[in-house]
Amino acid sequence: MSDTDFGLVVAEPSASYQFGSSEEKWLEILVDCPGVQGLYTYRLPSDLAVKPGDIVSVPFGSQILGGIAIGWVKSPSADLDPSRIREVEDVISAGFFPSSYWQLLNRVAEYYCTDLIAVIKAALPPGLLGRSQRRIRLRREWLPQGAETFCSPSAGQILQLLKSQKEGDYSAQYLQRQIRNANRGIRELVKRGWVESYLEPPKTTRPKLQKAVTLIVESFPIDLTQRQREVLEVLRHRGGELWLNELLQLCKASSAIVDVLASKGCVVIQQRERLRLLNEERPTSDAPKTLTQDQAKALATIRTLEGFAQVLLHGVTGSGKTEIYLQAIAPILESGKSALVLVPEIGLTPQLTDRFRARFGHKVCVYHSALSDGERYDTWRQMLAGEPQIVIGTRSAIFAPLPKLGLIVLDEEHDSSFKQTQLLPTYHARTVAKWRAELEECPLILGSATPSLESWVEVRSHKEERKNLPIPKTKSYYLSLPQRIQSRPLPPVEIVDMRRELQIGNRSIFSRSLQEALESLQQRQQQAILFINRRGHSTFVSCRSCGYVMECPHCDVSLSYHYTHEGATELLRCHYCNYSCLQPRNCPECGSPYLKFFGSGTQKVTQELTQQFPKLRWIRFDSDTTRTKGAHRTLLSQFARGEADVLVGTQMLTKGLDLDQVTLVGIVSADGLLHHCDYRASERAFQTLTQVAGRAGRGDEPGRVIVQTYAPEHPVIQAVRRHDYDNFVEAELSQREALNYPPYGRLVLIRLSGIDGVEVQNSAQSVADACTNLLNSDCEILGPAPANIMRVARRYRWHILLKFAAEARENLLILNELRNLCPQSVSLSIDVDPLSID
DNA sequence: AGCACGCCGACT
DNA sequence: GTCGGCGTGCTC
Repeated sequence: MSDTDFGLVVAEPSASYQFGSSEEKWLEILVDCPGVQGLYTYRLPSDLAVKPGDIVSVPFGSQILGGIAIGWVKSPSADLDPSRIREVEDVISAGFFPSSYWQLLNRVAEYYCTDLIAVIKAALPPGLLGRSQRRIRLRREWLPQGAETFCSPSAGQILQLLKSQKEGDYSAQYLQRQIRNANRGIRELVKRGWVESYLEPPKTTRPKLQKAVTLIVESFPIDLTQRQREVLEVLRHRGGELWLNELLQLCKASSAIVDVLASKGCVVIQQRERLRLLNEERPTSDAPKTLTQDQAKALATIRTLEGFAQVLLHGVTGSGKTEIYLQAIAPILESGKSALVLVPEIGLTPQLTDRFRARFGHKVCVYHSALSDGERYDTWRQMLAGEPQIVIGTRSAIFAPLPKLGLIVLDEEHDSSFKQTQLLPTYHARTVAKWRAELEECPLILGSATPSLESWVEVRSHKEERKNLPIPKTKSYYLSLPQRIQSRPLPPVEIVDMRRELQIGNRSIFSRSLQEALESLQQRQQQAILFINRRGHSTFVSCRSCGYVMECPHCDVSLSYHYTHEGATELLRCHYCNYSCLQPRNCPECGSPYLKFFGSGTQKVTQELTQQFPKLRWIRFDSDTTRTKGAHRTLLSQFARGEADVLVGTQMLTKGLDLDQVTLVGIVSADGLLHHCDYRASERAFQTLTQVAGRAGRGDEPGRVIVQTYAPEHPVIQAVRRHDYDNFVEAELSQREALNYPPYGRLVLIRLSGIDGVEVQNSAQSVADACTNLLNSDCEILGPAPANIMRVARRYRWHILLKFAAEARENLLILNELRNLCPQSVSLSIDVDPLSID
C-alpha cells in the first residue's frame, strides 16, 4: 500500500487556503451516499474556509449530504460542465486527519473489500456525516375549502394526511410509503401552492454549547446587593469560572442576578463548548505495584522499544499483564504522547477501566459503541486536541484520532470480538492495530494467556529467523510470564468422565466431585464459578410420544426452552432470530402432553443448584441477565461483596474477571465447545476453557477446576488439564498447515442470503463461476454450499469459501465485481479472514 | 438513496 | 392522445 493508492495526495491540515490569491478553488469531496462511491468536485464559497481533511456538507442532487474534503484540484476535469459544479454548503467539523490516518483507512478499505466511505463511517463517531431530509409542509393559509375535490386522488390523500397532523408536516419519504404515487401528488400540490417542499438540514451531532460565567474583577464593587455578592463569592471560591446552570444551582439564584453582574462588569457570560464526557468518580487512587522478576524483565524490554515493534505478551491467567500495561503507559504519557488500549468488550471489563482510572485519573477515557452519540462525538473531539491521554475502547476505538500515539495495547488479543461479522467493514482490530502501529511508528503490545495462532506464528517465525539472521526484518518480541503473581500456583484441573458418573448411577448434572466441592464452599467462605456454554434452560424440547421437536418458524434450529423460576412464564426462544412463543401444553403434532426437555443451559443449572444445594446463593450471568445498561457491573459487584456463593454463566465469564474469593471453577459441560465443525473449534475451545479455568485461585486461597465431559481423552481437554499451551498449539498448527488453513493459508468467505432459497442458490452458483474466472489457480474455490444452518430469520444462506495459498498476495478488490451478479433480493457479503465459517 | 427521464399499456 | 405504471441512470 502506498500514498498513491487513492490517486490523490491528501494535504496536511496545515495546508491553508488564501482567499482570492490562490488558484485552488475546487475541492474533491468524498460523498456519503449509499450506492455512490467516488469523488465529486465542488467549488469553494468565498465566505467559507475549507481544507482537505474537513468534514463538510454538500448539495448532492436534491439532497444535502455529508462528505469529506479529500484534496484540492487545480482545474475541474474537462468533461465536467463548469456550470454544474456546486458549492460546498458548510463545514461540519474542521478536520485534523494526518495523512497516516487516511492511509490507514484506505488500507482497511482495500484489504477488506469495502467502500472507503464504509470504513470512514466505522471510524468516525455516528452522526458526523448526515443526510438531509426532504419534508412537505401544508400551507394552510393558501388552502381553499374542500381542496381535495379539486385534485387527483394521490394529491387528495396527501392533503388529508397532512391536515391530520398538527404541524401539517411530514417527510417526503413517509408520504411515499403511505400513499401510492405520492411524488406526482406532491408535485401537483406544490404547483398549486398548497404545500411547500423544503430540505431539513442533516441532524448531525454538533458540539453542545452552554453558557459559562467567568469572573473578571479582582475586587468586588461596593454597589452590590447581598445576593450579588454571595454569587460572586461562590464563583471565586470555585476558581472564578463555572457553567451558568451550575452556578445558579449552587446559589439557588435566577439568571437575572448573573445578568446584572455582567452588566456591572463583574463577570462575562459566553457560549462555550461543553464536552459530554463520561467522567465517573475516580476510584481510590492507586500506585504502581512491585513487579515479579518476569514482569520486570518484560517491562524493561517494552521500555526500550522505539518506533514500530510488535510484542506478544504471553502471560498465564493471573500473571499481572495489566500492571505491565499500566507501567508501560506511564512514561508514554510523560513524554507527551497518548496510548490506546483495546479490550474485547468494555461492559465486561469494568475492573480494567477502574484500574486505569485509579492509576491515571481523568487522563483515561472510554470509547465504544454503547456511548450515546453525543458522548461519542465529544470524546472523539476531545481526542483531537492532542492532550496526552489513555483511550480504552472496543474494536472501533482502533480508529481513535489521537494525534500523538505512543503505544497500542490489545488486551486478550485472541478474543473473537475484535472481529465482527455482522457490521461492515468486517475488519479485525488486531490486523488494523498492526497497520496503525506501523504507520504511527509506535509499539504494539498483544496480551493474552492463550495467544491466537496468528500471533504465535508471527513471533515464532521471528524467533527462528533470529537464529540465522543477525538483524530481524521486523521488530518482533515474545515476552513470557509463565508464573502467576506472588508465586500463586495455577489451579489443578480435574477431568471428570461423565460416562462413569452415569454408569455408577449419578443422573445429576453435577458429578460427585463437583457436588462435594460445592458442598464445602460455604463453610470455607469461598466462592465458585460454574460455566455452561448455553443460556436458557434447555436447548430443545421434544415430544415423547411422536418425537416432534419444537423448531423456529424462521430458522433451521430448534427452540430453546426458557424457564427461570417457579411460576415464571414458560417460553420457547430462538437463539438466532430471537423469535419467542409460549411453551405449548401439548405437542402441536400429536397432542400428547408428554414433552421432554433436553440439553442444559444456565437456567437449568441454577434450578438444579436450588434443588440440590438450597443453601447456596447464586447469580446468573448471561446475556439474558446482563442486557440492561450497567447490569454487568451490578451483578459482579454483588458477587464480589459476597452476596452470592456461585456465579453461573456463559462465555462472558471468560473475559478478565478478577475475583479473589473464587477458589472453585466448575465447567458443567465442556462438550458443547468441542464438537463444532468449524476449523477453529479446537483453538476456541482451548482458549475458552483455559480462560474460565484461570478465574480460580486468584486470591490467597489456592483454586481448583473441575471439567465435566463425555470426551475426557479429547486433546483439547488434555491440554487444558496440563495447562499446556505450547504443545497444544504446535499440534494444532501442524493440522492447519497440512490443510493450508490460517494462519498459513488465507481465507475469504463469501456469504449470500435472501428470502427466496432457489434465487440464493442460483446466485451463489454464478458467483462461484465468476470466481473461477476472476481468480488464478493458486486460489481454491470451495462451494457454493448451504451454510451450516441454512435458514436464519427467514433468509436462506449459501457460502463460497476461497482459500488462498500463503504466499498469494492477490488484490481482492476485483471481488467487488461479484456484487453486480446478485439480484437486489440477494445480499452478498465478503468476509476477509473470517473467524468462523459456519 | 432520491429523483429524473423515458418507455410501454389502459383509459378519457 | 394522455395518464400512470415501472425500469435505467445520474447526482459534482
